[in-house]
Amino acid sequence: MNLKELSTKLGLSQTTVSRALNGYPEVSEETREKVRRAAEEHNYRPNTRARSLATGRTMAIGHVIPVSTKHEMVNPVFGDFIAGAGEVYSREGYDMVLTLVEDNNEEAAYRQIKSRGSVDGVVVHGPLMDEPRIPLLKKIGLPFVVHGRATNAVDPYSWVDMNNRRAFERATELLLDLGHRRIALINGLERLDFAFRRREGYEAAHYNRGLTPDPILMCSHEMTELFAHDTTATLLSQPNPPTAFLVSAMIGALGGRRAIEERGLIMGKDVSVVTHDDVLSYLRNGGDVPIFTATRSSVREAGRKSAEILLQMINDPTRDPETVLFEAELVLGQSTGPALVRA
Amino acid sequence: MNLKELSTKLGLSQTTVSRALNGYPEVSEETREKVRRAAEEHNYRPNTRARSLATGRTMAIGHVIPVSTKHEMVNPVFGDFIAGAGEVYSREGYDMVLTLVEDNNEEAAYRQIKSRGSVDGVVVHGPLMDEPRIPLLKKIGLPFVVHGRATNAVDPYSWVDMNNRRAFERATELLLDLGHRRIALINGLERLDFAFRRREGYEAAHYNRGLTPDPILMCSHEMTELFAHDTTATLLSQPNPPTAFLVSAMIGALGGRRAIEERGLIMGKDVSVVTHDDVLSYLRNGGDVPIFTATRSSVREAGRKSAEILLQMINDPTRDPETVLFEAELVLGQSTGPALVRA
DNA sequence: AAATTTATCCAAAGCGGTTTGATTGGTGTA
DNA sequence: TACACCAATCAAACCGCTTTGGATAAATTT
Repeated sequence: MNLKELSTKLGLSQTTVSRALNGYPEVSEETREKVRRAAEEHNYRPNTRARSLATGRTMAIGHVIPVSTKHEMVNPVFGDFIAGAGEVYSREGYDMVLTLVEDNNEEAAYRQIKSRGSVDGVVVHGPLMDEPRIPLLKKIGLPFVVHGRATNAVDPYSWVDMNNRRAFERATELLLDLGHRRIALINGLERLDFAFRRREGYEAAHYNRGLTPDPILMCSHEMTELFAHDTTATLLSQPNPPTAFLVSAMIGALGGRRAIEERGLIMGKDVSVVTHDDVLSYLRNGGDVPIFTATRSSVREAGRKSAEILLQMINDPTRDPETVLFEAELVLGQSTGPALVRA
Repeated sequence: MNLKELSTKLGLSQTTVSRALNGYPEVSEETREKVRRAAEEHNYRPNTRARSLATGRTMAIGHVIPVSTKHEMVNPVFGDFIAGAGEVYSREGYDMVLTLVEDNNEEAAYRQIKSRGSVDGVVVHGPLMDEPRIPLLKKIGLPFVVHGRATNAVDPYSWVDMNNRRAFERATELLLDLGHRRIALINGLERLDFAFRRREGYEAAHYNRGLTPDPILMCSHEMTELFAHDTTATLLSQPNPPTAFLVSAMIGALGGRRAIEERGLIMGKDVSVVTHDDVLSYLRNGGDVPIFTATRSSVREAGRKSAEILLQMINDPTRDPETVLFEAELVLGQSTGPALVRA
C-alpha cells in the first residue's frame, strides 16, 4: 500500500493525505481522522527512501566501527553504548546504521557516507589523541558527536565523555591512602584518548604526593581478560611486586583476579584491585555489595546522551557544539584493603 | 555532486553516465573510462536513497534487536555476531541497520520494516521454541535467516545454528566419563531455543547411561557473571553438592570459577567446569592451553554464514531455504579432572 | 544503392513520497 | 451586491537515480 493507492481509495489527492498524516494545519480534522483510520487499517507507512529523497532527511544515524587487529571496537562496551543510543533513536523514529570499516581507509568510509547520503549524522567511536576524523567531518559537513574526546583537537566539536583523568586520579588516591606504594596500571590502548587520560590521572595522583610511579608497573594493551591475567601474573611474580592494581575495565579485573587467586593470594587482602565499571548489562559488579572497588559511569547513559545531542544538532544545525562530561562515582567494594606491611 | 551535474559537466546524458558507471555494455570503453575518471575526480557516489527508490533494492540488511528485561540481546555474543555479518555486508556493499524494539511489539516492528521498505532482508536473533516471527516474516514476504532454530517451526526456513544438543551431550559425557555423577547445569534462558536444546543434550547423556539428572542441579536464567556466581555458590553450599558444572557461556564460567575459589576450592581439581566458548574476540579461553574445557563454536563465523545465506536469498528469491549446522569442537582445558571419591 | 545491423547515445517515464502554487466554495464585510 | 478573505483541497513539480524505448550515424548485407 503506497500513498497513491491510499489516496485514490479515499477519493482524496496525495497532497491532502500526506498532509493529513504529517499533521499539517490546512486539512480539516474530520478528513484527518478519516485518513488516519484508513492508513491504520491498510497498515500504510510512508516509504522511507521516497520520503528521505523528498525531504533530504534520511532519519538514520551512522556508527562507523573500525575493525582491525590494532583496535577492536566491536566489544561489549560498544554493545551497551549502542543499546543506549538505540533507545533514543527508536523513540525519535531514527534508524541506526552500522558500517564496519577496515581502519586503513576510514577517511574514505566517511566520505562515502557523506556522498551516498545514507545518514543524517554519525557518532565517532574510540577517538585518538590526534583524531583526523574530527577535522574531516567538519570539512565535509556531516554532523557528528564524539564518544570521548581528542586531546589535541583544535576546533570545538560535540562530545560526550567520562572524566577519565579525574576518575583514575581518585582511584589512585584511594589506593595511596590505603598505604599502597606499588600500584600497577593495567590500561587500555593508550593510542586511544580515554586510556591516555586515565594514565595522566594515575600519574598525577602520584606526583601530587611527591611520588613517582614505577614505569615497569604501567602497561597498555587492548583490554581483554587474557591480557589482564597474564600481565597481572607477570607483575606478581617479580621481585618487588605491586600490592595494588588499577585496571581499566571489569573484564580485565576478572582476569587480574584470576591471576591473583592462582597464586594463592586473596583479593582485597593480599592484593587490592580497583577497576573501572562501565555498568554493562551482562557484567554487573556484584549485587548489593560491589565485588570490585570501582570508578563507575554508565556507558549506556553515554550512548543515550550522545544520541540526544546528535539529534539536536541535526534538527538545528546552527547550534553550537555541545559537550557533556560525566563524573564517575567511586564505589567501595570488597577488592581493596590496606597495604600489607612487607615482612 | 549528483548525476545531473556530473553528466552536464561531461556533456553526456544521465543515462549514459549511469550506464557507464554500472557496467552496462552499450557504452563505449572510451566513454566509460572518461566517465569513471570524472566520477572519481569529483568524488561522485550515487545517492543511496534515490538509487534504491529506482531499483526497489535498498542494499541494507536489518537486525531487529529485542530490548527487554526478560531477554537481553544487546550482549557480547550479539556483538561478535554482527561483527561477522558486517564483514560480509561491507564486502558486498550492504549497510547494516539495527532496530531496537521493545519485545511487546516485535510484530509491529517487523511489519513496519516491511512497509517502510528500508531493508532487503532481516536476520532473526534469539529464536524461541515457538517462534511467531518465522510465520510472520513468511507471510509478509520479507527474506530472512534465523540465527538458531525454532524447534516447533513447521515450514522450512533458512537458519544457521550450532549443534547445541550434541555439544552439551558430549560435554556431559566427558564429565560422566571422569566419574562425575552430580553435574550442575547453569543454562541460559530456556525460553530460548538454544538453551532448551542444550538441556536436552545434558539430559540425554544421563539417560543414555541409565542416569537421571537431579532437577535441583539444573537452572536457567539470563546468563551473566553474577547469576552464574550466585547459583554456583548456592549449589556448592548444599548438603550434597555437585562435583562438576556445565555452564552455558564463558562469562558464566568466570562467575562460576569465582564462586568455586571463594570457597577455597580449586577448579579442575575439587570441582570441574565445562563451558561453551563462543570464541568472542575480547574473551578468549586462555592462550595456548585453554583455561576451560569447552565446547567451542565461533559465533562470528555464524554471523558471516548467516549474512552470506541471506544475501544469496535476496539475490535469488527462488532459492530453497538453506540451513547450516556447525558442530562444536570439544577442547580440553585445565578446568576438568576426575571426580574425587567422597570421603 | 537500398536495406539491415550494430554501436552509441539520449529523452522521458517512473520509483513514492513532500511541497509549491494554484483552485475552489463559503463567509464576512463594505 | 460586490469584494476580499479564509479554509480546504488539488495538480504538478521535484528529490536523484534507473531503465524503457527510441534516435542517430556508421558499418555491414543484400
